[in-house]
Amino acid sequence: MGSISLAEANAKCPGLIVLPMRVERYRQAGAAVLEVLNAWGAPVEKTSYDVVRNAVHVGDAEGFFAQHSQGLPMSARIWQGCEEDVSPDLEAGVRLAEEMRRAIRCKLGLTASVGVARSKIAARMMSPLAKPDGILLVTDTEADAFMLSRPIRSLPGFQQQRGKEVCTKLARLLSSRGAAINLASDVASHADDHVASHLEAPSVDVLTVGDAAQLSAAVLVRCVGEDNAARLRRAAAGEDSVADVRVRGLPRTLSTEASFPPMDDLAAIAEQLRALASSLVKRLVAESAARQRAPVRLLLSYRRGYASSTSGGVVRSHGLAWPPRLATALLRHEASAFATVAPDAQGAAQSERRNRIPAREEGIVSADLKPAEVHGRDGPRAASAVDICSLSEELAAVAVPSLLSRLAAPPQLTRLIVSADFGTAASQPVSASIKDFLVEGTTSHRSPSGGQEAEDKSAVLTTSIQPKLTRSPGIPVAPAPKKRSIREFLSKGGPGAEQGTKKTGRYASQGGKPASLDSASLRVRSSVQDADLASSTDDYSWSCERCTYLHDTADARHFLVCSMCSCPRR
DNA sequence: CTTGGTCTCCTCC
DNA sequence: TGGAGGAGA
Repeated sequence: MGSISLAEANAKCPGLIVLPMRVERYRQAGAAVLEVLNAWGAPVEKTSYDVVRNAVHVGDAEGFFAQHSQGLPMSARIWQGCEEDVSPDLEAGVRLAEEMRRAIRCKLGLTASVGVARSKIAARMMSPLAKPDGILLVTDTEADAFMLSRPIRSLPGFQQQRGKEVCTKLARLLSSRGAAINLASDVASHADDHVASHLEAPSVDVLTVGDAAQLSAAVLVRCVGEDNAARLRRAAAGEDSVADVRVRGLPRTLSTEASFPPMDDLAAIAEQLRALASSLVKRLVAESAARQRAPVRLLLSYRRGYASSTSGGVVRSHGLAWPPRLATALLRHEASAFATVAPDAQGAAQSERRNRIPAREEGIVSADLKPAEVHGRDGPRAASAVDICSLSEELAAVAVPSLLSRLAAPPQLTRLIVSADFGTAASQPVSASIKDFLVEGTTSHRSPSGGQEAEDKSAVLTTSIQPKLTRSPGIPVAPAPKKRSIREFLSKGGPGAEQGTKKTGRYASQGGKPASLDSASLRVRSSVQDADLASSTDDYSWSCERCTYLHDTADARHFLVCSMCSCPRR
């Protein structure tokens, strides 16, 4: 059976000790995987803070095909097809995928599962089936069958509300027509149990793209609406464009949140909020130091009432006034930013009303921002623990009354979110070279012999990698390999090729054994045993390989060598 | 393979 | 035009 929600667990088991999830570990792992994949120079899309998806076009690589046509790697499986049907370019995609998996395994000790197909959507639907640690590909001959066999509820965009609604409507229509539903055999036996409840949930969950595809366009539109019908048709056709891959820049917002069973105790609520404020401030200060940027808005959101899953309950959010010291700490000169604006009563009122960071009103752009530095004995450093602590308190002092003043009689608070918004300018455009590559990959090319348009033989490969962390002592990251283009890779081998057997990072001493991946500490059943883990210093610190300086994980952007270390020794 | 936490995007007002 | 809130990844 699957796990139960934390709220449910708390209700059933008063006094349950729940350890906080170690989100920072996930972030680090996500970033590390991203870094490894970036080494190939192909566009990599980050789809969640800890999941990266990678779309690679393999086209026009005859040299590579010729060199490496000795079959598929061991880890690859074919979806209901045979090896003869695998075209050379798909095979190249699989080999590339294997290289990437190898790099991730060797450098990070994480596993990755990959789906390979000609269309992005098919590759994407395929990758979860490749779990826990493999490659699954679908041949061109089977691609349509594969897409038609997908449960609608598993399509992107159909996994929650929309899917439920669409499938319910579809099921009603199909059964009223007495239509043969693809999955009839599976469901019928279950449905028999519930005499007349053939419209009940189970059948709905298992409706496939093929079931929808039986209907004419007009009927489908009338049943589920234009937008949904179009999405379904596109999915059935395996349509989507690789040019859609979005290489996202820095996150636009940073947020921290916590969920809990309905809470009424104001003191406890305030305590939760303080903890969240502290964790956000820590991250903001780090962000200011690492990337020279400061957010423009602070936001406080909360949910009241129980909701079973991701959404539901009543969520409210509102802006927070900027705590002056926090604002200035995140900006260039401790004094200038806020002070230049504050004397002007009108300006201050306006910025309060608009909840803008005051300096922005003065036209200071993010490029001007420098991290606030606190000078300690050892020279400039990121803000100290003491500073972070007092800045957190300042934020809490703003946030707590702001929240409490809005809460009605029994708050029944189930969720708190504190976030910082960096404005709209944060995302980065796809770099020119990547763009060129994409265009080249997606358009058909001239065949070398004749002047005729050659068939577009590009393959799409989607990697979906969600690192699950466990009791590994920290996530080692090898020094970033030199960036190489796909072209280079195809002719000379992947970035891992030249590194041969050399292993870097902590796992080297463990014989390169992949770290066991722990499902975060929120897993109720394991939370108690995790207690010793959480308190071990290893989880919260790491040491620089050069100078062996011991760091808090919070400031770990470079895991092998610390950013302060200028020691040239290897 | 879940959940919970995080982040983005879309829609409506 | 932009903020609130819902939905999805």
